Amino acid sequence: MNPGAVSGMKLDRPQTAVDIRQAFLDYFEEHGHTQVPSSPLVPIGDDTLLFVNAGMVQFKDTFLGVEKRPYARATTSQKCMRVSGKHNDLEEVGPSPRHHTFFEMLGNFSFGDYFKRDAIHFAWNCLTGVYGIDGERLVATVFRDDDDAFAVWRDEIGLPAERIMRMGEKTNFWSMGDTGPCGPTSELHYDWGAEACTCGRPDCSVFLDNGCERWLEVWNLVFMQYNQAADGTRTLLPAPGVDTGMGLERLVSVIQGARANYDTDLFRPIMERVQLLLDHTDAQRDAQITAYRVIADHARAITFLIGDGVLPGNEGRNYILRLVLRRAARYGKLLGFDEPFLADVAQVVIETMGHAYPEIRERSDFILNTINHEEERFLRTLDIGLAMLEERVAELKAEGRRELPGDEVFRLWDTYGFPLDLTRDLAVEKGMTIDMAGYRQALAQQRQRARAAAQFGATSEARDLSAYLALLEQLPDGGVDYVYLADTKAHTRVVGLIVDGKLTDHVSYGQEVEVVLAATPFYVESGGQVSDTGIILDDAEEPAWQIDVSDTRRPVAGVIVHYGKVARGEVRLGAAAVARVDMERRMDIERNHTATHVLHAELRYILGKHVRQAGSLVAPDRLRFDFTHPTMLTDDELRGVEQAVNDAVFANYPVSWRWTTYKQALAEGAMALFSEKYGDEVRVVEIGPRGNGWSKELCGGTHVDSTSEIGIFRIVSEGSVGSGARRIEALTGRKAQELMSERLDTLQRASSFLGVPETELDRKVLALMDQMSSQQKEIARLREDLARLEFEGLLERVVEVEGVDVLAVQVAAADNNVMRQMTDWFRDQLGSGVVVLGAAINGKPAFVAAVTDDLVKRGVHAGKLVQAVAKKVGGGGGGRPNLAQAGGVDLLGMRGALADVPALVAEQLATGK
RNA sequence: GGGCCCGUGGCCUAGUGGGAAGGCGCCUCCUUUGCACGGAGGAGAUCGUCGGUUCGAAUCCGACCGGGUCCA
Repeated sequence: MNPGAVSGMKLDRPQTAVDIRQAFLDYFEEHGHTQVPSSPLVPIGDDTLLFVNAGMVQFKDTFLGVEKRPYARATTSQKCMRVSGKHNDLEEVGPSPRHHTFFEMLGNFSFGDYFKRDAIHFAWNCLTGVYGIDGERLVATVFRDDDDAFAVWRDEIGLPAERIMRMGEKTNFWSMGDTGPCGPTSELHYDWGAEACTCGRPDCSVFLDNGCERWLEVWNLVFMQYNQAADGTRTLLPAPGVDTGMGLERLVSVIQGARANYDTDLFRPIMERVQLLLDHTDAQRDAQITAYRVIADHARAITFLIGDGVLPGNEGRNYILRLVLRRAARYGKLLGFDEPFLADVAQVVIETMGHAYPEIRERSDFILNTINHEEERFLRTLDIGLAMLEERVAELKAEGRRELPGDEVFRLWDTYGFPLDLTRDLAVEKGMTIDMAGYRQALAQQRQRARAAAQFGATSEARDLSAYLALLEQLPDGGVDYVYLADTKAHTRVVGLIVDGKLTDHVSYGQEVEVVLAATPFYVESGGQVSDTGIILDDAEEPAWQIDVSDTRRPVAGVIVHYGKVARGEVRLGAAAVARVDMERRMDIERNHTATHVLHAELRYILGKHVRQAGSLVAPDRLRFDFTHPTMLTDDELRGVEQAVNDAVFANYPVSWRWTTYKQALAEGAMALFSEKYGDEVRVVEIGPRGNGWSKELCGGTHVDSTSEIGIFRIVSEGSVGSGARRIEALTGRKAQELMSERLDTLQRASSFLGVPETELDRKVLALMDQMSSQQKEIARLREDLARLEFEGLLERVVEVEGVDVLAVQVAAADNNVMRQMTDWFRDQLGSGVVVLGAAINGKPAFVAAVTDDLVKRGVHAGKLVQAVAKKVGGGGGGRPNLAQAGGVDLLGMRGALADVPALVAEQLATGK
């Protein structure tokens, strides 16, 4: 029988997007495919990609043969984002009827199972059989010399040869990267009919690949059959696979006869909400359809991004989210929104898509709050930018200029986030133009800089995995036996020794080595819990060799590598070995790990359900826990959380774990992380009564058996990790105890110094501080009195220079402020005159000079005066004409320096006239 | 990963190497039947942190912390 045939006569074809999506998954499930849930938009364990941009991303390792899955056929509806890198559709959104930042990719996959023939039959039967799409309107493409695919289309499907196009590498050959799996593709295009042609050519055809809107690429089938080496040569893969992708939005548009994806029921409800909020007529809406589309598209994107744990921020994916959100807000402003509105729109997204993607429904409050908060922040940024721009425009106009310099426009954008189009609108409004050439130049420079800098960072060469893959071949199915849960010790044998990336059969004393064992109790860093350390040694009465293990890693699935150094003897491949984890360290780690779960639960209890783990570090000496929460924790909250965790410790709850299915675990309300990859079988760690615990988390790490083993829990810091996320660092067990006894010792010492009980310390310190501040004020008052007294005597020492009163004396002032005060008195007293005071401050000479305004007019300058004086004591100084200060180093020269003042004043008076 | 901008009383802001200033708010008093206003006085700042340069740093330099913003 024809592969993928649709059984029976389908009378009720799926019409709504919800049904269309489900029908796809059901169809492939009927044909032996496992329905796999969409992975989060943030790729797991893949730093080369900002966001998942195709259905195959979560199966990358499976196609590479590094990861094995319990099924050979899978089907998904995958959340995708295309806003960066090779696929960047951000600027297309709006003007283009069929580009999106966020979209859903329907796909079916074969991992070494079926190949071209079946894939083509499935695709054809799905479109024509399940959805009832007219086969006459479909056109297929194949890679130019892929005669196999061509033959299937022509001979088995029965497509006339003129509707099978042979295309080039650009459109019909796919590769994952410069190296790795690759192969020819075959696409299905839908023909909207000649009346939809936009290119106007008489020979209009898919073959031209000219973007004509008559043809809609619906489905892309990738036949992975080669492995491309670094030198460009291609060898046949032992087990060829299939990766297909069909944009749900496009499929729906075909079925619903909508020429723009936005006219389908995926987008219409969202746009209707916008229209309702604005109270627009249909005509008004159609006049501004681009803005409507941008908002609808972006609302979906931000809803799903936040739902997958991304928060607005200023780098990486966080920045993309902010960018998309602000772009939507800007288009909203264009439409006339003056207040945050995106949360309202996102609400519709959640209502219409929450069924297929329950995560957005569960986190709806958090999503809406985050959107609102960010939108408010953006409006504020705009206000600030607007004020700055208006000020600048006014300045320029006052100077008679009519053009806004390009670098300033760029600065407004680059530094303050004020968008170019708003700048332009305002400039035009005020009758100004913008220097676009200068703007573009500044932008190009910035790009240049960023790109030049990125060159260095991005040269992380692909690691050579061949040694590990070779080992994996030799290991039994499932690879290294990973027994960390059973014991911290294991009798096993050495199955691999790697030095400098190359397999070897023996290593000797002092060598750095990567060891692979048949079985290992060493935990490999995962889920925040750091790797174990320990030793591997000869399994004999008297061990002849030993390796100290400082780290473990898993370079490819199934292979666990111990990084270590040979501490004794010589190690041979195949040797019997005992692997022993550093027990004390492991126990410290376990205390911290269980405490992390307790902390998570208590934070959710005390702060609210919006709290979600956003990362963690579980080390032997501390734990770090990042979580979503909008504001700083108050002291009360912090203390409450800490107490609650300790209460849980004292209550001695049991900690247990069990294996279950991912679905079942989520149904029970277990917490799953955004950033972790889960298989279909997951481990649930539960704290509290078994089966009815108050903390359930998907977790592969190790834990204590009961909470009392944590000992003590102490929070040592709380802080921010970007917008909307907080970080708590805490200690448990030995480290917490250490901290407490140190602190108590300090308290004890302090209390004995101050002679008060420890419980009175805080009050005593406050009292002392109070006392000190009043004493300081008293001292200042007394100093002033003293200065006053001294001052009374000084007036006698005024000398007259050319009819001007001049005073230059050394005083006992304690600081410059007092001297300044004295010069004020002097001026008040004499009304006209010159005063230079000197004093020893901190063992160094210091001067203050003051000149009354009438003498300033006659050419006396306090700054110059004091400068000349200070020069004589090896210093310098300056100030304004009426008041200046200076300092020096030579204390002994001060008297002489002051003695010169009358002469200096005389000089200035002479030249000033 | 790289660039730019900003951290000054509770809040907002001025201050480009030499007296820490203004507005809002707060306290006391006056004015008023009361309120708003008005008037007089007052408290409140380790100028983000730590180093450096200098006779002298809110100001210049460096590192760090926090916030903003753009590019990749």
